[in-house]
Amino acid sequence: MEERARIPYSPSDVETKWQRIWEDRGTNAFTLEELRSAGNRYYQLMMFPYPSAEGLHVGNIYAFTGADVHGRYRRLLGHTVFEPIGFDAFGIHSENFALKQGIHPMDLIPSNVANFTRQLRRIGGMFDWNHTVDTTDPKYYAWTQWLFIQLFNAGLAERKEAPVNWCPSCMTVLANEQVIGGRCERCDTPVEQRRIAQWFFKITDYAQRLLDNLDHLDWSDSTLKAQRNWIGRSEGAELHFPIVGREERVEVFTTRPDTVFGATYMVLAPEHPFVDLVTTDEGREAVEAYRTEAQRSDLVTRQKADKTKSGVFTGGYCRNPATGDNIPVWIADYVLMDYGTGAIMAVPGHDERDFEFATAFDLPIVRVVAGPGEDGGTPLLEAYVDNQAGTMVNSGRFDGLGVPEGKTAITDWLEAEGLGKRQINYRIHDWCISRQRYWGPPIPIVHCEACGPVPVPEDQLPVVLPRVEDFRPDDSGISPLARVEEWYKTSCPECGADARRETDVSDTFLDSGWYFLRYPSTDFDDRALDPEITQRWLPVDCYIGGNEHAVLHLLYSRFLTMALAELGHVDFEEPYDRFRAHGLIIREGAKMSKSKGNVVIPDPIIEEYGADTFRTYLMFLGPFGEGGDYREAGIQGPYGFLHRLWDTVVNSASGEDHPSGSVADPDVERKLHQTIAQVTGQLADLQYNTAIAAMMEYLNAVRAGGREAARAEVEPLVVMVAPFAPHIAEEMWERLGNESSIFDHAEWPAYDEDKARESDVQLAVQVNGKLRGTVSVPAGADQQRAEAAARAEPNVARFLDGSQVRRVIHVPDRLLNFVVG
RNA sequence: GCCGGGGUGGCGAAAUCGGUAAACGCAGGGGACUUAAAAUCCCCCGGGCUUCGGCCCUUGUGGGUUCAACUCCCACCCCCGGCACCA
Repeated sequence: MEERARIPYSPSDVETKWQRIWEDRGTNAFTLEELRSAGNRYYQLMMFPYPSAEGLHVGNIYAFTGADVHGRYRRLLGHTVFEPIGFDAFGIHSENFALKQGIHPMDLIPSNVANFTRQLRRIGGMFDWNHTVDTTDPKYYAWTQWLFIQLFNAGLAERKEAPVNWCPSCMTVLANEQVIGGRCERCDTPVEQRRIAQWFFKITDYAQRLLDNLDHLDWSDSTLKAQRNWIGRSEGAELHFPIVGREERVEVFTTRPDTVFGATYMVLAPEHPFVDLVTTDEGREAVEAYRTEAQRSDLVTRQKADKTKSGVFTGGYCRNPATGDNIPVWIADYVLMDYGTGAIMAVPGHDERDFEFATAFDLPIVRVVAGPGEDGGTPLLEAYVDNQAGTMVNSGRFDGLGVPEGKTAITDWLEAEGLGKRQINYRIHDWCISRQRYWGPPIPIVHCEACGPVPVPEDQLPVVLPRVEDFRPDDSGISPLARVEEWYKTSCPECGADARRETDVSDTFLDSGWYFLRYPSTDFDDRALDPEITQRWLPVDCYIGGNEHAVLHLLYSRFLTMALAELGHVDFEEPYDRFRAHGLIIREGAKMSKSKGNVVIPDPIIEEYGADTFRTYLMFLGPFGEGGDYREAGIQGPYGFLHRLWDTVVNSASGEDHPSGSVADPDVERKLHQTIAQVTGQLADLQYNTAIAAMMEYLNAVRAGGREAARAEVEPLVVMVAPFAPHIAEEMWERLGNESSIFDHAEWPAYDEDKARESDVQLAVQVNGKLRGTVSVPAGADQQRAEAAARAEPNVARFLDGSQVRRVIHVPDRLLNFVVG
């Protein structure tokens, strides 16, 4: 063979070149006209990042690359793929960082965004930089405020005073869902309770629809399950327990109305409004003491399930509507004010918590359900909680009914008597969006003494967050903006009287709850969502993100979309057709963290190996949905693969004398079509690691024994590798003589089943389930033929010799098993 | 405690409508080419035994179903993530 100068692969040259070309040609950017007219659209979305000062971390890159690979794959299939990215830059994280470093967030965020943008361009994502959002840009949050007003006008926003979680360290209120095990999600400080008037979105109005729609979404099962659990529907009954000696009655929610005959006492949450009502003079002192203690104690001790039960007797009684007995009313902190009615009927025989409480305070325990082999007299050593098996006992005329029937029968009876009704309860709470902080969009409300809360007129949006140098929260619990008189003093939009702006800002989950709706409409400053474009591009076709947002972000954005649909702003109520959670990247078997100093920093890796290798390695090191272990040495695999691919394509297929016109080798061609089948299917399912393995295997076959590749053998591989390694693919595509971008003109290789078919297959031969040999038979060989070939195999014959074959199992093209006895 | 996900070579991992366990890659060993190195190509690479034909064992543990189990069933152990007195 003639010596030729090898053209070396230089990742940085190739990547710089193509990033510039994409930029110049607008390869990935849409004009307004293109957005309007696009056909066969595909909206590929990834969860937008918080632009931290540290820059992009591997977790971000992993997620974005996984999404980008799928988007590029779709584009090669002929879809018009819109793949935007933006920045979720408001919130407590920036604010805390800014305070610590003494840099104002208004100065910090733009430089972080610039750095992120630089890094994002470098990893070669197919981002449309014409349609990006920054939640801190007044042009964006004007519409976040607009969204608030739409919900306010629809009666979906309400201001209510509520006990809230207060973090004494961050000096701010936390949503229930931001409290992790009774501690502040961010600083791990034990959370306390305070009462503050706040704005809530009534997501609970949509609980059932949010639950029902889950049945029709193409989402990961684990995510669906997490949403169902969070919504927490439970069916039961609300029962009335009249307070002895008074008009009022205590309402309780129970999922076990069948056990009402076993309700031997009641418990109210310490905050329950009826506590004063039921408490007698004798009980008052103890009750007051207990309530004070409960209010002071933070939610940590309040919510520890393994804490020993505490409580006090109020001195008052209610009448059990089933038995007619008077039963004592206690208060205890194991009953939570914010679930159900804040009061329970205690059935110690059939509820573990009530059993524990009754045992501690020597309250009567009555059996009203008998398990298999038990009867009404069987002593209860622990609560019997099975709510399927079991028969009702000690329940008057209901004795003998099974538990499920008993629930219906008792509920029907009490309903008829006016003592209760069927009830469905949800665990989910209304969404508190008020934050007593600085770094967020001001809630667009003006408080007027005469008119009450009045929304800022839409033509006056945005309500611009003023630059305040001292925005440190203080112990007063009021928002930093409440210290800026020249900002909050205003006049009422309705009556013109002196008024005061709302000084709370909104939750970042509101910013991120609708950003994906905004991307396609960012060309418009006069409307949040352009109806025509929104209809064309939404809902999102494929959404990729972390499972840490499986509940809150996804639920909130579903709720907002549903509300907007109801208000006529969008014509769909579910925002994401398909959602897939990506896994977590660890490093050398250990979780990455700044404190351990084992964080993977992308820039030096891209410098050394190139973005294409980095991307390919990240997608190769484990299943995308599960994450994987980033091991320094492992990057050599994909690095070598891309080098060999380059060498094969550029150095053997670009010169004049290369065999590019020659017909592909039939064995290689078969392997090619098998590879096409596998890669095509696996890119659709985001199974990237095995798709890459298949391409490696194919390249090995192409190069086996140092053979020269034919163009027809490598060109399809260049297309298939393009989603993972877009820059090198473009370069190879160009060197193969193509003029325009591979992503605009290449076609995804067509799979030909006939060409993929093997003529002969290796059949495994077993004797009594143990492998004794393999034989080559024509594909599709029948049992007779397979058996003949198998018996001819000496080692098989040896094991069959002298034995009686009692059965033969034949799995065509796979295996033949002789059962001998 | 409850809900998810997982446990397979030295390492990252493949294979789950039950059908040749370890594809692909890393690390390691040997060889070819080279003045040398890199790159490339070829071979070996779970454990034990071997008459070199093969044989036995091996997918967290213990049982079970089956001609056949990483895959299904029962019990248990461990790791990761989430939720946690929700009546």
